[in-house]
Parts: sequence; structure tokens; C-alpha cells
Amino acid sequence: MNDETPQDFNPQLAQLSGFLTYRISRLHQKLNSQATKILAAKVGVTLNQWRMIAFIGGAETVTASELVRYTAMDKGLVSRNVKSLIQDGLVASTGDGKDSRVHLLSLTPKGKKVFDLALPTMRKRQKQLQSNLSDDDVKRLRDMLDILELAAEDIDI
Amino acid sequence: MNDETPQDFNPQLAQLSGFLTYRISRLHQKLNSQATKILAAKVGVTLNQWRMIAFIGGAETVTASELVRYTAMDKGLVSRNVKSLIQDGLVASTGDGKDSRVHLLSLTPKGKKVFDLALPTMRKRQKQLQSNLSDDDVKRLRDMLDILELAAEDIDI
DNA sequence: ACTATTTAGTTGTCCGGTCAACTAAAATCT
DNA sequence: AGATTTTAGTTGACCGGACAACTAAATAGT
Repeated sequence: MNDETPQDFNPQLAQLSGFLTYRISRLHQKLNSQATKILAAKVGVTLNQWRMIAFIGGAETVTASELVRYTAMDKGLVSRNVKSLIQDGLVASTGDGKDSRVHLLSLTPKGKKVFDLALPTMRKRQKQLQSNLSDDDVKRLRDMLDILELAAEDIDI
Repeated sequence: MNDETPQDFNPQLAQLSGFLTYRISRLHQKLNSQATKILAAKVGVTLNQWRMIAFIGGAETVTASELVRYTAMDKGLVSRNVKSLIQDGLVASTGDGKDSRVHLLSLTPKGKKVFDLALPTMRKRQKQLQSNLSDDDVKRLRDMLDILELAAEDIDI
């Protein structure tokens, strides 16, 4: 794993690395790496698998396109992951009566077990992550992330 | 590009997607995608190339391992990107007298041009991103990102 | 001085992410 | 009803990132 933000920064470098985008990028990497390790050790699924299991398990039945919207993952990526989750016996797919394009996805008992095992672990992790932030901090952070997300959407430079 | 966070969330889904990590992940993706587009349109370099040019240009000479530390990119990725930057004539590499393993990297005049072209653009972007946040917000955000980054480093769940 | 360890950088491999093309079904338009 | 457009999902191709193995040079240990 990579080093910390070095303390011996020269001001020029510091200036550039101070960009919020750098920090967010670094944080994202570290969070992903951490989540991947936790999930591999405790549950035996990948991060993407967990993301999808989490949403399916949280809503009984879900379609692939809903997963795309909710997880912000790529269409193709979702499609392939659904396939592997079905092959692993974690997810079941049944045709929707009305629209023969869509498949309703749900957790199998095995998938539910994974969900029930992973959820408390991941909740605990979220709590630990937030343990050095006050509730007000977290609230404000959410707001700011939303604001940044909006700002990241329009390109007019 | 993916849709917005849907407004018609059911509470279960909302609960899960409320995890900070989801938001940070989504934000990161959007920021990356935005930066990639801006850089392609205005400067003609990739995001990774820009990251490296930014650090080299901000410090006169830099070694590859410094780039690894500062950008938090993978060793191998840095190595390959340095190679391509040299091939494109943007970066020059000279051997360090003392340590024959290290190469001192600096911008060529052509690389400096790219730097001088991209820097104001990227600064402007950062300003725009922050335009809906107060200075105090930004300060607090930085602090919180640092706190989260630290928390993301230890795994003990 | 001689071995062992650390550090700098390169390369190979594999997997995930992104983009685009494509099929098929549904919804819309007239 | 028939043509057009939109939506759901799959597949292929390509590139970037992650990780490990490797070379070579420098440093530390004895």
C-alpha cells in the first residue's frame, strides 16, 4: 500500500496536492482497498458483489437497471456481475410477467446469508469511519459531497 | 453517463446508499470523468499524465518514487506513464550523479507549455467546484477528508 | 569485506472499468 | 396498425489499475 501524504512537502507540491480532487481520489482508493479487504476476509465477496447484494437485499426484488441507477456502476459491469452472482447461487432471477425484457433479481437463501453476515460488518465499518466525526460533521459532510457531486456534473470551463 | 441519485428511493435503499462510502465513490467517479474530459478537450493529456506533469512542473525535478508518494499512484503505473511522457517529449529524464538507480524527471519546454496551459484551467475548475462552499466549509471538508483517510487506513473489524 | 536488507525502477499478468455495438422488447407517434 | 424511438440487458474490445516477480543498486549489519 502507498505511503501517507508526506510531511516533507515543498510548498509547490503542497499547493497542487491540496486540490480537493486529489484528496477525494486518495480517500476513495483507501476506502475501496479497505472495503475489499474486509469483504474478502469476512464474507468472501468482492466489493462490487457486495454493493449489488446490498441493494438487492435491501429491497427484496430489484431489476438490473435499478442497480445501475443506484450503484452508479456501468451497465455492462452490472450485467456481468449479476451473471456471476447467479452462477454462485447468491442471486435468483425471475422474469417479470409484464415486461419480458426485465429480470427481477432477488437473494437466494445463500445470498441472504451473505447479506446478513456482511451488513453488520459494513455498518460497523461505517460507524468506525465516522467515529472521529460528530453527527453534525457527518451531516455537513453529506451536504458538501452532494454539492460537489452536482458541481462535478456540469462541465463549462 | 449514469443518472442522478434517484429521488424515488425506497427507505431501505436510501439507508444503504446513505453510506458515506457510496457518496465518495460516486463523487470520485464524477470528478474523474469531468477532469478527463476537460483535459482531453483543452490540453490533450490524460488525467494521469496531468497529475504527473503537475507534480513535476511544481517542483522542477522529481524522481519516480516521489511521484508515487505524492500522487498515490501505483509504482508500475508511474513507470509506464513516465515512459510515455518521455516518448511524447513532455518530460526529460537525467541520471542522478550519486544514485545510479534514480532518474531525475523534469519538464521539457513542451511539457512546460502543457503545464502552463493546464494549470489555470484546473485551478479554475477547482474554484468552480468550490464555488458553492464557503471558505470555512472547504477548510472543514479538508479536515474531515483527512480524518476519514486516516480511518480508512486501519482495518480492524 | 561480506552478507542481508532496503530502495528504485521495470515488466508481466490479470482483472475491472469504460465505451460502443448489438438484440430484443416495449412505448410512442401518426 | 405500422413505423420510430426509447428502454433493458448482453456482449466484445480495449485500456487502466492492482499486484507480484524481478533486476540492479545502495545501505545496514556483523
